[in-house]
Amino acid sequence: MKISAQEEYGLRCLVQLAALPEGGSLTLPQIAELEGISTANAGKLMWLLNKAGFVHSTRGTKGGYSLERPAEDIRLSEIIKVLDEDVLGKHCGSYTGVRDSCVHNGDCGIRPVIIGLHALVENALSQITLAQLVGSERSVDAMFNRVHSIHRTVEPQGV
Amino acid sequence: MKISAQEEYGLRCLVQLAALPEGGSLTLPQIAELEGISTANAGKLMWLLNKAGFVHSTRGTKGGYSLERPAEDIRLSEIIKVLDEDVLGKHCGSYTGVRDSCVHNGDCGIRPVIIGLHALVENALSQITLAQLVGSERSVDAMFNRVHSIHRTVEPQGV
DNA sequence: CGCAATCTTGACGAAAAAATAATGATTTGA
DNA sequence: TCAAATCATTATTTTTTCGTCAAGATTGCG
Repeated sequence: MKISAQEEYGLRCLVQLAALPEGGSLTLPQIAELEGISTANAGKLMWLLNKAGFVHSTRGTKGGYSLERPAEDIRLSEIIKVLDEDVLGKHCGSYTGVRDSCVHNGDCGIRPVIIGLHALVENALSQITLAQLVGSERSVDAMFNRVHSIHRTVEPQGV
Repeated sequence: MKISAQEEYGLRCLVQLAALPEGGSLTLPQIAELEGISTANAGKLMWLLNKAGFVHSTRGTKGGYSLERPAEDIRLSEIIKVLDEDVLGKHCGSYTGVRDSCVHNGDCGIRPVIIGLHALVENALSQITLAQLVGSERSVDAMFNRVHSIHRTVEPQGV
């Protein structure tokens, strides 16, 4: 249960754009440099984000990428959904909601756990905007503390 | 951000044992059959769970696996931690908490999000026991509804 | 126009994860 | 004691994911 490389870096690239002054843009080599990844890799990520309508790209000299929508309106849940290889539901109906796709016919004890977990994560991510990730981290911390309110006893380690 | 195959199936195997009458046991072929996976695969999973102390195994004819600890005492967070290929923190200090391992020196906008997300998931999983996964799903649903209490607007889809 | 900077896109190769195979060790019971 | 059943452990293969490459398309500028 962890964020994938594609999810993480795609998100990071968007954050770089969001951190720019109003209307600013970055080229692929610039983004790659800022994130410590290859230009080719950045290109693929930005292509996905472009297709999904998060960024606007202009070709040619003086080209680059800029945010298509205001950072305040972009929720992390949307971003993750686009970057995730959403080939979910291959080995069990737990993911897709389609029954009859595994030996349990989608009816087993852990099904509600998996679905609940996904909903939990999506819910948390839907409450964070790209704008909140720029500069100050305080609002994000505050958000997680609220969601955690029931018990906050566990250390943030690998899950 | 999804549960891995190893996590899911390992959890499923444990649920099968927990569903047994007091003191019951299952062999590898039986577990494999129940979960629709190969015996070899089940063997690997059970080996991990055995090493971690969740199950007890006996070899030879009449051998098999049984729960080592009461299902009421086993929290999902423990299980996931064992089944996760916890080779986290390979591409960014976000996971390990070790700084200086990426271009951001572990100090970037998305770091609190990743850490917060892991904590959120771990917190949720720590509130569910293996026993709750057997038979009735109601307690699990109730738990997630509580955690969701802030907003429950999102459909449980792929995240 | 023609070159250089830039994004686009599909194909390819490397790395990680998962599944399988293979071999070995232990126990039971005839 | 020997054979069958069963778990233990490591190695190999397969699949999936990730990253790179290369050829193409578009734009700006001299």
